Amino acid sequence: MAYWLFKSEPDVWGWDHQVAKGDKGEEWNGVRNYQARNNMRAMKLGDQGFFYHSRSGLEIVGIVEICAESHPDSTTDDERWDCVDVRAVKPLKRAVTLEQIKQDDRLKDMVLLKNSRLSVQPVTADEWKIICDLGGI
DNA sequence: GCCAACGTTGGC
DNA sequence: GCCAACGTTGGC
Repeated sequence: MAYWLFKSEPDVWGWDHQVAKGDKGEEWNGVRNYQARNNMRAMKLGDQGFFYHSRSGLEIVGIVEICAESHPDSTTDDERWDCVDVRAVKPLKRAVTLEQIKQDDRLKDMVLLKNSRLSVQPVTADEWKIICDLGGI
């Protein structure tokens, strides 16, 4: 079981949108970056991910689960771009802010800090546990 | 809204 | 295959 982090601008696709899709989930489409795509191709059913609000919010707000493995992105005919489906699992009791993450020495190697522009990122098991703790889960 | 950092494109 | 120019992302 692997862990991931999905970034989205809440104005475009936020946690509330994700929750509204229920257990069927929704395609995480529109990714046009090879690294992010490769991460999605590596995802397995049941892998979990954090849902992060970028640009405004700047915090991890919830947990999602992969409910369909990599398949072509329905928003383009370009065969290069694949995506997975994700569904909301539960919100964090307390959102974990970027500020908190930056101040926690145990999280200093997170991809979120090292490569802030990558929109779909791997998260280590240790990082996952620490953030769940901070989030009151 | 600004702009630094990064990824992609395309001319050579 | 290099690298300048350009476009996009995302923190501030």
